[in-house]
Amino acid sequence: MQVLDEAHKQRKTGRFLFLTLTAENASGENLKQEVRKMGRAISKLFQYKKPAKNLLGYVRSTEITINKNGTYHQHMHVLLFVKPTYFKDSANYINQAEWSKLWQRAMKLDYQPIVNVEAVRSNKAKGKNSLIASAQETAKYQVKSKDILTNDQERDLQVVEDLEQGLAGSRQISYGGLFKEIRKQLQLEDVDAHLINVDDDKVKIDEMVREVVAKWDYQRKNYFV
DNA sequence: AACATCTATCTTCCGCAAAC
DNA sequence: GTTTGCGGAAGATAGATGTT
Repeated sequence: MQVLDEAHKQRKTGRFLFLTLTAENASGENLKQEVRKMGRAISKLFQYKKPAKNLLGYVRSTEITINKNGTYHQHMHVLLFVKPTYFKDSANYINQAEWSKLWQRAMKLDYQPIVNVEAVRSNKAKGKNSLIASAQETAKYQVKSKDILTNDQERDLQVVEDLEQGLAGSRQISYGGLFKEIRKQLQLEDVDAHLINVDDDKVKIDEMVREVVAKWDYQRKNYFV
């Protein structure tokens, strides 16, 4: 939230987008390489000329859900911070179909992947309500341990093993572009702040940024605060 | 301290199109 | 029909960065 707030301060006119990138299900033994592939594909995706043109920064998080048949559905939730010119015309704006194509290219898939893209509306009037609505929505999508744990112990062990192998050494969240720099700056400042001023952590966070974060959490269907 | 991952940069590759 | 030139993307590598 602090990173986003700072980014928003530096680039007042920037807009936030949610992007969800998916791929077809993976089996346990493929999980790790699939997740790695997605990570690499994402950095490639944002190097493509059109997306890079207006991209200021991004945060991505990895999510893996478990299917009943023992396969895994891995996908990435990305929060994009773009210049306002992104919405200007078709030379800048990337619609859902185009995102899908770009993602397909980056991932070298022989099928059209499912991609969800959504702009965050900065409607100040509805700001509070939609924040609350987002929070409520989030509550509905609590990640259930039921997904992981069943009565079948052998299966459970395999699932945990797969997840461990698949996620080992990969970050759940990573930052890119402007966000990365800001995060670094904030970390440095944090150190100083602790040394000099202990109780000055009441940071004013812009309402819009709160809304973005809440909504992103909802999309990620996770509960990191 | 050792290891893994990420990033930046450089080189190679590919496809398109213009020129011959 | 073949060659040449160009731009963008893929691939590789090394160095930086982050993790354990």
